[in-house]
Amino acid sequence: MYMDKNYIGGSSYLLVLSLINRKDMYGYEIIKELELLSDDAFKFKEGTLYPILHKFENSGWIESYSKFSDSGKERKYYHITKTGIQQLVQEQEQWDLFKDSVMKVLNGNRYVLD
Amino acid sequence: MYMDKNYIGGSSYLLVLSLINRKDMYGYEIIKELELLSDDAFKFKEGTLYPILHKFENSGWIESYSKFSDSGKERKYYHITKTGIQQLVQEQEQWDLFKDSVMKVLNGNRYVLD
DNA sequence: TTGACATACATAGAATACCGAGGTATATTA
DNA sequence: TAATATACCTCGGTATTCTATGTATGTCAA
Repeated sequence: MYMDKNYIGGSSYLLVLSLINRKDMYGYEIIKELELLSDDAFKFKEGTLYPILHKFENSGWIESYSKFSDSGKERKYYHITKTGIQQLVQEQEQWDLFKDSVMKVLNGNRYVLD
Repeated sequence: MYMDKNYIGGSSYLLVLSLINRKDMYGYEIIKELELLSDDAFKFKEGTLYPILHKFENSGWIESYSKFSDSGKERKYYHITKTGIQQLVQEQEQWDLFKDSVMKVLNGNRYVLD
């Protein structure tokens, strides 16, 4: 099913930060991991993810370092900072509030088609 | 708590359509009802809601008619159409997919602050 | 060896959506 | 009489995502 891009907004920071929180990751890996974990519901475009990572780094939420893979390709790994974890906690609270609030509004709905 | 506006996107159509589906409503009433049902988490701005209603009407999802309140103020009521209900069902499916996908990605996370 | 595809990074510009701010008007309440 | 609530509307700024494009290397099959 097609996932409306407008749903991504707001949760994109939470999703990316939560992955980097588990272990140091590089951009391309994050895109693939999001596809894997979400059963292909989230397919972040490079034009979406890389600006997010740059913003995170500028905000001091993550730090980057270079590392070469076995095949010799250079990768830019990101590590979450203490500030980043604080931000992640806030993003998680925001998500919980949002999700619960949508549920409250929708609660009790019945859709009748003919 | 402050609700990040980026979370609204995507769900705004679902929330508004689901309210109009329950009963005919006018714009100002929808804003107040969203505040009430969500415990003030959703406080739609007029600059957000009215363009949405106009878009819905242009798309044929809702129809409007004028009615005066007891106090004499004119209100523009909206009624959902058959097409609108079909759209609502799709929005609901999108929401379920999105919510479940976020849960899948976040599942198992632990945030450790010091 | 050559072409296709995956890996891996990056950015510019277009489209979209929400909000702030402003406008108009009437009713209610202090 | 002034402030607030009700009730509608739109313009422009900001933020975000995608499309498209660019660069470069590694892998694998024809």
